[in-house]
Amino acid sequence: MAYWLFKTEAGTFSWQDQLKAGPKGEEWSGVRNSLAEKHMRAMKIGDLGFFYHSGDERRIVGVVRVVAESHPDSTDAQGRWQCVDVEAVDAFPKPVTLADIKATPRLTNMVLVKNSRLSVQPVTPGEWDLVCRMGGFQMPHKR
DNA sequence: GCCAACGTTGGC
DNA sequence: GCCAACGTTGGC
Repeated sequence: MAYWLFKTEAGTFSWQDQLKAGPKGEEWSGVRNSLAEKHMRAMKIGDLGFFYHSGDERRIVGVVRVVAESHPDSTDAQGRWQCVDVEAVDAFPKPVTLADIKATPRLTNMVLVKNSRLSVQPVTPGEWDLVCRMGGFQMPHKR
């Protein structure tokens, strides 16, 4: 199982929009960067990702799960780009801001800090655990 | 195949 | 509003 980070402007596609999509999830469409796309092609069903609001907010607001592996992006008329589908898992009780991350020595190697323009990024297990703890987030139990 | 020019992203 | 970082384009 791998961990990722998905970046979006709240004005374009927000956490609220993701919640509205429900358990069927929503295409993470519109990515037109080959490295970001490569990360999506590597994703497997069940992989988890942070949901990050860029722009004014600049914070991780929740967790999403991959529910469909890469397939053609429906917003690409040429059929050249691929994307995955993700569903909302849960919001962070305490959103973790970019400033929090930059102020945490163990997180300064995150891609979010090193390559701020990449819209879909890998996250290491260590980074994942620490950020979840900072956000007061625990995976909900299945029933 | 190189690289200058240009456009976009996103943090500040 | 600015600008650094990065990707893409196009002339050579």
